[in-house]
Amino acid sequence: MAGMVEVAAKGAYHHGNLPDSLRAAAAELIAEKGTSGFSLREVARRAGVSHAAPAHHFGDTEGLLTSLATEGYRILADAMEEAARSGDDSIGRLLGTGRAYAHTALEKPGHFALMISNDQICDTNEAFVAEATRAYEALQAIIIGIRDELNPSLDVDAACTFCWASIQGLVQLSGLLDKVADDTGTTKASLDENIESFAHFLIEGMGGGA
Amino acid sequence: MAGMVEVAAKGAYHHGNLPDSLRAAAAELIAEKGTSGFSLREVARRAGVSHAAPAHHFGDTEGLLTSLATEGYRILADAMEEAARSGDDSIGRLLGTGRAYAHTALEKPGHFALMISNDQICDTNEAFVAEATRAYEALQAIIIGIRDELNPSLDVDAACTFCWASIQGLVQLSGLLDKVADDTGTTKASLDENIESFAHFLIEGMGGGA
DNA sequence: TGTACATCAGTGAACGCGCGTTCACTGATGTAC
DNA sequence: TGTACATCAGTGAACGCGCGTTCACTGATGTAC
Repeated sequence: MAGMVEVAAKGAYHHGNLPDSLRAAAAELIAEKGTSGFSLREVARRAGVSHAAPAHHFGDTEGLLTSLATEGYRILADAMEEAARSGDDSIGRLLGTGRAYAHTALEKPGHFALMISNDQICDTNEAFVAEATRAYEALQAIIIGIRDELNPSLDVDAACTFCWASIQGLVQLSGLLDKVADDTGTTKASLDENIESFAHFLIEGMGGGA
Repeated sequence: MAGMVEVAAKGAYHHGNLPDSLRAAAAELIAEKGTSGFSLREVARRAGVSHAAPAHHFGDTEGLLTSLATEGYRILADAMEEAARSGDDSIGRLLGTGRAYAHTALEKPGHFALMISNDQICDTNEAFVAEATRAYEALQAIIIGIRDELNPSLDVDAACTFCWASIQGLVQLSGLLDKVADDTGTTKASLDENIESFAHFLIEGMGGGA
């Protein structure tokens, strides 16, 4: 089943891919209990290994959570870059990227709850910064396109901040990251509706006067 | 000093206003350590009472944190309502309310970190729901004003969601709720700049076509 | 004004628990010859 | 192909710690008469 944590095969000693399994278990746990419900021992339990095993790969709690947040930004950056590639024009690319952001958050609630909380992660970690930057730059490239095509006097930095903050706020407001797992169908539907409305406001806002 | 937790006077047995002191200590602790760094015992320590004292007033952790979140929404709703009263027109009221939101978040980072995380609080609590609703309705009233004055076809619900999500995202993105306490001066300045840019986009977006 | 009593507020000892981390270990895998 | 050895991956017992909660208690306050 999708989203289930891979557990060591019965009798196997070596796990196969324990780091991945531990990240998956951590994401699942955070999605269920929130970042304050996280524990290294519970993660090990869910991955089917002894509680000392995570230390072997990640050192400590911060190591595992930083790795999970980095994975989250990598997935997000990939999704945003792909969406940016497939739009017809700047507006289409912005809309698609917004959808990609929201859908990624919907699919990876544990990752996003962690990324947003910025709690218990080492936010100066090189790989972490690199992936987060890549995601931001995917948006920036689109906004630059909008400036060139639609409105030469657009303040790119302000527009980036505005777009990012808006979509992030929407994701949070929609309760996608809440512990309670609602009916995913209706959530996704209303999310898409909201994204359309958002795009409307965003594009009007950016197309307007100086 | 502003923001310090009131501690029981030396030798005094009765504290005076322990519930308030516990909430203040909890807010301070969350602002420093994040919601995952919260503990009832540490809160009691900071308020200068025994670790069993909080139970007397709040029952358990959820009781105290729900009370703190409710206080946060009450403060926010008060600030928003006041800002809504003092603007000249709808646009001015919206801008002022946005500033009120951001400044309240800046002044009460512990409250906001908790309100936003929605972690370990009873979000069906009557008082909690009432205050949160009051804050939302303060914004809604302004958006209705904008519809009536500027754009009869404005989708009020979508615009409310958009405004709330945007300002909330901005507050989060600005790192106001981060554990690390930066130089507050520069943070506040760049926050105000951002609010101006935001208002620009928001108003353009709402004033535009259907 | 004084006394007796009820209520309220906070104490401090005790409990059991889950946590993160350490460490000597053992089982599994890979490589050199 | 087989053997010896090095390296890697995960174990399980042990540690000390801070936590939330309970409970009999005592000190302080308020009220009735």
